Amino acid sequence: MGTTQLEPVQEPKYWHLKTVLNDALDSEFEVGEILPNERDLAARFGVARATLRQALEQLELEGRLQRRRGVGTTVAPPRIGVSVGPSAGTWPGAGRDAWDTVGCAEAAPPAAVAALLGVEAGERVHTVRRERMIQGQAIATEMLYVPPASVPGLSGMLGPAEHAPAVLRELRELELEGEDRAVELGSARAEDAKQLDRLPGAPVLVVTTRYYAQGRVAAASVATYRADTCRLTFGDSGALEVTHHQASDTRRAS
Amino acid sequence: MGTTQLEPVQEPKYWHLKTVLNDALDSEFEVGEILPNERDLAARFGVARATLRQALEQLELEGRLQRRRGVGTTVAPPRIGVSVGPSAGTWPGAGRDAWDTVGCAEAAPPAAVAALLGVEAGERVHTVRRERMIQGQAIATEMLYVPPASVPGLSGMLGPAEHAPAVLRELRELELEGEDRAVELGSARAEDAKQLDRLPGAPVLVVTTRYYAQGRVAAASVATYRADTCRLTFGDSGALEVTHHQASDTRRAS
DNA sequence: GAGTGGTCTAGACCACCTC
DNA sequence: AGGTGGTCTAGACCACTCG
Repeated sequence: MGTTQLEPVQEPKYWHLKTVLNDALDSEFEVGEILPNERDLAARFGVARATLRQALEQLELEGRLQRRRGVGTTVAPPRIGVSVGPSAGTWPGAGRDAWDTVGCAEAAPPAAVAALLGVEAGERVHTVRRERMIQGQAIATEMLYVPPASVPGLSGMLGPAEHAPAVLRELRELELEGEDRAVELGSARAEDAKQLDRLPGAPVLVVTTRYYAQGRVAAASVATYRADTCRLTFGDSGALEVTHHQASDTRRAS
Repeated sequence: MGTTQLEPVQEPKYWHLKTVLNDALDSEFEVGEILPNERDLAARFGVARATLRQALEQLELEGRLQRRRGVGTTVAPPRIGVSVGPSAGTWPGAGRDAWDTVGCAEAAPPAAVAALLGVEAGERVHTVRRERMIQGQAIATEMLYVPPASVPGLSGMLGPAEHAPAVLRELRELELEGEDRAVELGSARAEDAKQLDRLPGAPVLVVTTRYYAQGRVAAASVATYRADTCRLTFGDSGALEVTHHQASDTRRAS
């Protein structure tokens, strides 16, 4: 990163800066290595700190960097491929999976979820909150919504300790006919952010799933994956092992 | 949006501002309506323009707003659900689809794609560039990579006009055994941004697909979807019609 | 307490669109 | 020409982590 000055160009400074840094990351840094602090970097490139930060933000969005308040900025490892396909046994086939149940309650779901399930707004359903751990870190949180009608075997009035396992067990007994998924970009709510060890507003991939049984929507879940560290795979035939770096400059492809 | 001042709270101003605006959008604005300009809004809430912009940026990221330079900020319609599942005939079954071919060449793919295809870096493959149109607007661009070995029927030396259809035709003849997909967050390169009518760096969902035939990877594609306007659906049983607004505040769920 | 990234300000100028 | 969002600056202070 010997560059001391940016040659004046037409494109925005932060954009040019981003490509310069991106190339430097490839050639001069190792994964996990910490970068100079923002004030130094800004001075070195002759830009204001806000401009430098704009470049870093994008690189973080693309999964190239990891920034932690009070600590510093480090070079991120390649994104982790996490399987969310039906074959993944993500749920509810769930053998020994990386999912940890962290909470459980009966509550009224958000309006959008109620519509998904076809229940009245305000109607209470079983909810299970889980988080997905990979390599020791939480990469996703999930909220699972199960209308009582889907799990008639479940007698009411359970203590919190038995509740979650009971709901999951009942669900496993159901014959699932299929499932639907949708992925969209979102930003982490305060609650999710905390579990994912990110700041509120961090970019996340929101995976909404509908589970079908007996011709109806038997359950739904909303999972929130860290967008900086995850690549979601939907595979017939196993995950993609190779990371595709969506290059930030125009020079890459032929 | 009668609020003239933000009550002082502990959370960051831009975050609070975001939830205030988000609620105002629900209750006081119609889709397509234009908001007051940034300078007025900032003054109205008693914050600097940069702070106001930080809130708007997040709302745009979540698909609630659409901003256009020289024009203004408008309330965005709900995200469009676009199917990218195998059943979608996204490609190459392709009946009359919303895909438009916009270019074609023989070129060396980016290193990451070469690895995916299992060809040498620098080796030339057929490339087809397409864009996906929905409701009159481009929502995705795609680059398709096909090694010559996968389409032996293709005699070399074709004019640009015949090339793309020929590649697609040959591909349709193949017996595809399956496909793999991965989704991750990226930012639009200059070229993609132009086709998607966004600024460079705009957030996009990058869908990488591997197509298998005869036990090998016969082709690969990298598609870039506008993250602000799209919700990607992977369905056995049809798309989710209901939008899930990943709420920005904590008050939504029970 | 020293050092980091995160938030915020009050300006300025630029690129783009529309009239 | 006038209005919009996009870029950029040079500061300040805050929240967090760590030795």
